[in-house]
Parts: sequence; structure tokens; C-alpha cells
Amino acid sequence: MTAHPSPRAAGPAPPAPLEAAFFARPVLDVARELVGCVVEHGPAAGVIVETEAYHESEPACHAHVGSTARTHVLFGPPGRAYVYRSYGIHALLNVVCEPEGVGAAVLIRALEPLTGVELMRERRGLQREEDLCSGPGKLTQALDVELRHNQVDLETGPVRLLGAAPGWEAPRLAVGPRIGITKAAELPWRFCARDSRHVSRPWPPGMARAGSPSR
DNA sequence: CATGGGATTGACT
DNA sequence: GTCAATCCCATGC
Repeated sequence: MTAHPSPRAAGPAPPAPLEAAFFARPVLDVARELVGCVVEHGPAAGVIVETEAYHESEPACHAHVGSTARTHVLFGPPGRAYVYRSYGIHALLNVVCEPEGVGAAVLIRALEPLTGVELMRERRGLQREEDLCSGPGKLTQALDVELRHNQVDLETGPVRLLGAAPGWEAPRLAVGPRIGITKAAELPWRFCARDSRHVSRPWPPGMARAGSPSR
């Protein structure tokens, strides 16, 4: 608006899109490190505060049955979206991981709203910020992610996955079993930002915790 | 071609 | 705490 824009006037530089090489690694590493990264669709974006890992070697993963019309994308190039309909109602967003040929993905389970919060409120029909993206079906509604985004390249968009948000470079994590599954339910493959009020479910008391996203 | 099972959510007892 | 809504798709006849 004025003649002397300061480099800091617009806030920190937005993170760059994550590249395919980031996702072409063990799915557990990617699931841990995605906490703190940003999902963006047009004007709406949020910081990932909860993920789960899925791998073809265990039966909770859709890729466990092999490559079918539904699971084909899971075996394809890393960094693409796998979006499927859950319980006939909700679209759930995953990122394909591991090298091409290996069926694996990270489920994005919850976000902390970052931009476009009013648009999220309209889409969700709710006001409380903690209710907008605190679940895998909620965040897709808030970001308008649908089945048409299946197989989208998350580096180029329109739905994009960006690097760590400012201040989220190494969030403390809580680790525990995945939610809502009956098979391989014992594996501790769920990763949450510790103490976040935007996770899909309150953290059960006495559950194992870990301090750092990696190493 | 018929059937059944979900990586959920919101409303209700 | 319980439960129904609703649709994609894997499986089996």
C-alpha cells in the first residue's frame, strides 16, 4: 500500500512445496516429519498436527490386498494424493510414500487452521477453531478436498504439501496406536503434535510419548 | 451382479 | 456411552 515495503512486512516466507524425494523414504519417517508441515488448497491451509502411517506389509493398509483399481495409486510415484471415501460420507487424504512399486501412504488426520479460517467455518458450518480440522474427514471438508483430488501431484497442486511452518521445525511428538482400525491395531504408527488442541481425539492417559520427530 | 465392510462424524440415550 | 448415515470397491457366486 505504501512506497516502502519492508521484507518483514508480509511475515515469514511461506514454506516451499515438498518434493517427491521427501516421500520416497520409509513411511514411518515421513509420517513423523510431516507433523508441522502445511497442507494448502487455494486460500485455505493448515499445519499438520496428526498423521498415521500405512504400509502394504500390514493388513490395515489398503495396499495389503495388492494393486487393484482402488489401490493402484498407492504403488505409484511418491508425493501424490490418495483420496478415498470412508463410510460412504467422508473423503480422507493420504500422501503416497516409499519408492514407486511399494504400497504405502501417510493419512493426514488433523490440522491446526492457518489461513482461510472464515472459509473453513462456512464449509464446516461451525465456529470453534478446534472443530474445523480436528479429524481426517473434517479437514477435507474444511479444505474442500474431494475424490476428484485422488492422484493429484501434491508438489504442483492444486492441493499442495509444503514444508514446515514457521516455528514448527521440530515439534514435540506423541506416539501411539492408530485410530479406528481393527487390523494391526497394536502398531504405534500414529504421530501427534504433543499438547495440540487440534488433534482428532484427546490423548489417552498413560500413553507412550516420544520427544522428537526423528533421531 | 449381490453383498458386506469400512483409516468417520454428529446426534442422541 | 450407543448408533445410523451413505458410497466406493473388493470379493464371491
